[in-house]
Amino acid sequence: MGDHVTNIKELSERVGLSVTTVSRVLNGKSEQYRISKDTQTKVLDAAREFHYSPNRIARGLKLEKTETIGLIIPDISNPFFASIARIIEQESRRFGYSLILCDSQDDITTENELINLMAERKVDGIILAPVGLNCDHIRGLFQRTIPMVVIDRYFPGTRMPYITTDNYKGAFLATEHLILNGHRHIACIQGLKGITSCTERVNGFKYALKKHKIPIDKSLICGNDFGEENGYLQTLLLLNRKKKPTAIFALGNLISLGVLRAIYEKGLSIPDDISVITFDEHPYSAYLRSPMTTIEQPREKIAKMAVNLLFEGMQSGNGVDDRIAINLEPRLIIRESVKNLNL
Amino acid sequence: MGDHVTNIKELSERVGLSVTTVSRVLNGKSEQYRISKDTQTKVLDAAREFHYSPNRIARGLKLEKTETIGLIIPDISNPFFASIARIIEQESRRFGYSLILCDSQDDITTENELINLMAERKVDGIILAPVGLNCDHIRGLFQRTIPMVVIDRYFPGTRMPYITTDNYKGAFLATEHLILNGHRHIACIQGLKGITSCTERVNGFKYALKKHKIPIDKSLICGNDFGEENGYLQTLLLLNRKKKPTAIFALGNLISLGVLRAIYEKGLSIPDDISVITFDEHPYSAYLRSPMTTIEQPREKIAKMAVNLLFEGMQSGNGVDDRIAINLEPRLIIRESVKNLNL
DNA sequence: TTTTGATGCGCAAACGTTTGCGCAAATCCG
DNA sequence: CGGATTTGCGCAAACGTTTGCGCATCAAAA
Repeated sequence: MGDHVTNIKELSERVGLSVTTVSRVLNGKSEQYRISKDTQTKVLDAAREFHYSPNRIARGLKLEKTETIGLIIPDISNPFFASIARIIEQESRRFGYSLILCDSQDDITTENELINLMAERKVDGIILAPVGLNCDHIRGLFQRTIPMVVIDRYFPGTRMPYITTDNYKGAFLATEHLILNGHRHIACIQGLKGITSCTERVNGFKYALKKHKIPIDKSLICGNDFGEENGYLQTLLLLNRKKKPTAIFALGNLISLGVLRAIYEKGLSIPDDISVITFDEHPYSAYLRSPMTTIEQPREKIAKMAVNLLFEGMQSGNGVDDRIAINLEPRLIIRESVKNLNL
Repeated sequence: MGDHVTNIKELSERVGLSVTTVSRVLNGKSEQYRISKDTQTKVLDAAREFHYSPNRIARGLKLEKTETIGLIIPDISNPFFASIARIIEQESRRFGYSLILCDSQDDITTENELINLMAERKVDGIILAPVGLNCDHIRGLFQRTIPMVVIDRYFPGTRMPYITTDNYKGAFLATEHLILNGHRHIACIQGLKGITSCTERVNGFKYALKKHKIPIDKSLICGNDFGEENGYLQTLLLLNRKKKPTAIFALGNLISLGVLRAIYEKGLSIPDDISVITFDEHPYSAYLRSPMTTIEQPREKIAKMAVNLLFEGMQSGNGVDDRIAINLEPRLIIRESVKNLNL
């Protein structure tokens, strides 16, 4: 006694019953197959005594489900994605599912490989924060065979269920906040052009200007990457103009990091020399040299809804409803990085 | 043509060869089994044409390896762990392995469940950033059956290969930096008592004091959790003393977040009213209200070494060498959160 | 006593791979 | 030309599960 049994066969031999019966008891199908109470306790006791633990690989093969979901994320070290990942992991586990995490490193061919990998590994569902501009590689194929939900971004014109922040509104909120504080000459440093989260933020930005009858200066909408370096370089360029903007709107948390680096490197100060506002709240936002005014995305909601949607789709048997298109409300958090020019 | 084949059997029927042969070609064993060039190209072409992609579950079952490693982390939204996770994921993928990520939420029973889960899922190896004070639940059992390496913390007196920062040295560096700047009355807000990363940091702290002949005031070593709340509360308590410390040493990044909250809530300023130094570098460290002086842990090295160690152990066949015990050099990054009292 | 129905459990196939062994055909050697 | 060797490939078992179906046994009904 006390030693370990490695599979259900050994266990069945220990209790002198068939593999079939043991399996049934262990899977809670005793009722269904009329296994006597006696046998049940015998099996259960033995399982405990001999430390039986089922082989999920074999199980997965037979059942054609792995109780695993795949999460593909452009950069897990980005706190926005990290906190989303955390919640997705927790929620999935509540359903008894594990997570295969992959980091596409903002690279579309990697993303492609990862999706194939997920397919080979027979994950039961995929949550994807896509990196690319289009989704030819995913569309069709995967919505049919593996339930999938897209987060953070989506692909216009294609039917893939997605859930994201209302980026348009977020950008509008931020921009209007600047305008109400007297800013007219506002720069907007964007992420990768063409992806929805970026386009819509730019649109929200433009709409706010239009609404307040401020002409749009296209040269003030610059940059083309969500990384820190882009924020840094664009800010440097902006600061070197003859007519400097009075405010910078950064369209992502890494961008804003670069903005900060450039501004402080130049020896300028926020908000006295220049105002800054950014997408993405962060634990440190409040404690920065100039506490940052931010647009907070509802990360927890995004994550939870994504998981729930996915599981619905998985259970329904015919994938996630591809008419699903959810835009969640962002929130403006006002701190001190925006100067009131009206005073 | 163009349609998809779902398993190797179908594929073999398409090319008119046996499953055996097809499998061999696909696995690059043509040489070994003397498959003709002709057959090889036929198989390879068909595989492409019919989009064959192997079922890794079945493969895993037969081969008794899943090409998966398990990563258990206390909190993936902690940037320290997030960036480690990212590198571990990348490195593992270079070896052709995927990552099952689990977040133990700093809870030891969850950690336990997760380890069992990993075993059921037959991961080929585990990287664990353990949460608990002891390792009765892991020791013995797992070093024998699944190769494992522990990171960030370890368990003294037990033989489990680990790799961590030289916490003793890191704390020493930080403390000595304070002392050299004239501080004598230094508070140290620690994490969970009893775990090595905490104990050793405290020891390093004490040693620095001792070396400089400063008496150790035990009441200044306070707190018992790596969370933000602990940092906040302890700081509040410290600030309310008759004799306030001139400096606070936070033993973790979340703790320091709480320290900042408390200090600024009280309307004090760093470093004029009080100096702060902390373990863990962070992208925002440089841009805080008072740019933070930090002890940077070699996260990338930790992650890479852990992966390499694990793979060595997996390939060797008899687990990771349990005499491995690596302490990596931390780095002091001096900014402006420490006031020089000597001036 | 025979028939019927309920009870309790096991046989064997199936999931998609990999691989040890063996077998036929082709080639070589003397 | 006959035997030995090489070449090229397939049979079938195995990995650890789950489950449709069927088969005893037993009690109750007739």
